[in-house]
Amino acid sequence: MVTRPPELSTVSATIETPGTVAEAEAVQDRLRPLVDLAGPGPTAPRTVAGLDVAYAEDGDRLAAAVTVLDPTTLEVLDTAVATGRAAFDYVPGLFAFRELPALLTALARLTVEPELLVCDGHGLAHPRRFGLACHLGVLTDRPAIGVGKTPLVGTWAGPDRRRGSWAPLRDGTEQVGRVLRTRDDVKPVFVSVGHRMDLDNACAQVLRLTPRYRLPETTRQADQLCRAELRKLAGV
DNA sequence: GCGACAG
DNA sequence: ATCTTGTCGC
Repeated sequence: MVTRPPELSTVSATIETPGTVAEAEAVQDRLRPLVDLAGPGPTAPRTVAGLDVAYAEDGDRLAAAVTVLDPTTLEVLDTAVATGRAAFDYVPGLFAFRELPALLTALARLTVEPELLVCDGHGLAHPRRFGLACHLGVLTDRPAIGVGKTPLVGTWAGPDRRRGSWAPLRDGTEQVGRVLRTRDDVKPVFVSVGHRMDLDNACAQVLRLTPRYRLPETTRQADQLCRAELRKLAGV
């Protein structure tokens, strides 16, 4: 039986919001088996979405942004934002619950269908192997990857100083992602699979999106957009 | 027991 | 995440 991904406009209505750490962990444990690790995922996606969230100084109000780019030209094809309040306290490992509602609301407002979601945070490189990228991927049933700026779990050695070099990110005996150098002599990023992608393809897509900067252009665009939206909230 | 801990 | 200027290097 063929199952089709849900319309993005319907996903946010289906999420559950845990009230405690135990409940949140239970949600992750229940959704974890739904992660699709088969891959390989789209080799040449025509649309790639970047997602990011910015917080007000009160640490409560926030703005989420999604930008859809043509990965070949890096042209921005579509954008969407959503404002709201943090849906959960910040707890390492449960970070996704803070931003998920706002991100899903923003995704629902897109008019261009993204073929890949590039998340600001980790996917499988997570204590229970279910970081934001997995969560977002499973809920939307779209290919998703995580690109973190700093590690959450795992150890590594290297990688070489040149762009394109990488080293396995290991947590115990498991390979949970890759430490990938996106620019020569620049601090590497942490790439991990979210959903419906394999690690090789995830890294290939990240490299395509980083011709000039350390972070994917998708993430950079989303970062700028949500910060601008936040300034509107503040009043400036 | 202590420190670390995506954003 | 956010608070924050200048500054070293290419």
